[in-house]
Amino acid sequence: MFKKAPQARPRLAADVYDQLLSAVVNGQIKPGERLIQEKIAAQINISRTPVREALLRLEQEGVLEQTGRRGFTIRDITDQEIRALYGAREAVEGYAAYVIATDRGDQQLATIEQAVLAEQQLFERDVEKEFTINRNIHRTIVEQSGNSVLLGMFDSLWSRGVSLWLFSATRNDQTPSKPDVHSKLLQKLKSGTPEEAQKEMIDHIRDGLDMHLENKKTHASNPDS
Amino acid sequence: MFKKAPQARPRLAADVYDQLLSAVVNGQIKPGERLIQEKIAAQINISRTPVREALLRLEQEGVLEQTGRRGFTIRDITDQEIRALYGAREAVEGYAAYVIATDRGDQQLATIEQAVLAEQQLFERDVEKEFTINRNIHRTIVEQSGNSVLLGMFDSLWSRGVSLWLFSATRNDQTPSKPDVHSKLLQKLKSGTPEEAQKEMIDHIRDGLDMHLENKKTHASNPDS
DNA sequence: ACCATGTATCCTGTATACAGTATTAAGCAG
DNA sequence: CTGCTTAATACTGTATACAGGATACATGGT
Repeated sequence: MFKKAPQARPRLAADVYDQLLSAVVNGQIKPGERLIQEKIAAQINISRTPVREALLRLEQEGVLEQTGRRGFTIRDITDQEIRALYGAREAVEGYAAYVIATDRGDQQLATIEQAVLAEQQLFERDVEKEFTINRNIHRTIVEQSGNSVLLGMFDSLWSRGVSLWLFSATRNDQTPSKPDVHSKLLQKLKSGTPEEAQKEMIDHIRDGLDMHLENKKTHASNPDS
Repeated sequence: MFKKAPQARPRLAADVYDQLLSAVVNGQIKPGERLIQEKIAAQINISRTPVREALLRLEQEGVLEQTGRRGFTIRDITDQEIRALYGAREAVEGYAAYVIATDRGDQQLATIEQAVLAEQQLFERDVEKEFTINRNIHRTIVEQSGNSVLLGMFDSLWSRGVSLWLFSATRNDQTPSKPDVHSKLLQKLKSGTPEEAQKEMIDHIRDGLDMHLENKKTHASNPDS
């Protein structure tokens, strides 16, 4: 009669995880700051156990790191690691583009197109929205490649870089031809060779890296808004 | 005078993690079997806490899954997921090949060559050794691409498939031209275009998938040794 | 003022205790 | 014997308690 409850009963640890992650995204926890299990637990009035679980998970995902017995801190990411993250994105997203340009399913292409169109319908300047939409375009492409493992990697990569991507977006004062870029990418997916599609994606990501490093350098000595 | 202790004080949870993982690899825990925190804890005479930590980590890595309140079990992997895993390998390792064939550092190529040579010096038939050597060849290639994030993904993928790869190797009664295959791959890394190197890697992995599925089908109704 | 040594505290890792729900087993009606 | 209702058990998730080692602070000697 009624479907049986789809399990997934609420897990306190999951809440903590979300809260912490979004705190990192919003910059409420700047890098270097110490995260103490007891204090976090006290702040949200729960025990240390679920807090600990969330912290460990974030550590394993590369967002936090543990420094001896001084607690967890946000990993401050070196330039080398930034490059590595972008490189990994090239691998994952480039391959996804390759696969899509090989299969060419109508449904898949339509779904991607929709994500791309959303970007063009955004006129106001809202950094966070831009970020979300951009991320969604890339994620949709990976998703539509039909490989769930790849999608998991994508999510892992992006959550690992949360503080980074947003930072980059924030600083990127003018994004002139961005919609065009994604349209071009879509075009390659639709009618280019798989190799072309992959290359287009890789180049696009590499541009992002350049812009990222550029912004970082510019604002390096002027970290406040 | 004395070197300072390299921190990393022993973590009980890490032990449990290793034990469980290798138990999966050795097939001591076949898929479907239930893993109960209390029982495991009792068996190695520790409390549930570190056991739980290890289990959660293995779950996040995709080795285990949680089924309601009936404990953890080894994920039985569907054919679709096998394909997804191999696809992800194509993305990661193919990209690594591309990068290496672009940079062409002497040191890197030499390191890879060494790994390949190790395979040709193995004459006896030792399934586990073959597996280790093969894995090492692929891992070295990713490692030498110089991208630590990519390497992390590689490790994650392979540990996720541990039970699979070994299964496949076990069943693969004759591996005739395998050394040749890797030599050819090395050749492309040394002197092919990046695209060629990538393609060679992808084809190689795809062959592995075909073989895997073939073996699986053959032995499907005869699961015991 | 500076360095060394001892002491207090902080913080984690592990163990144990408690609460609650899914799953299984038991009992009973048809 | 089959199907339903109710009780028992089996697990997990969360909370609390304990132990030990690192870090930070204070005290005293030079």
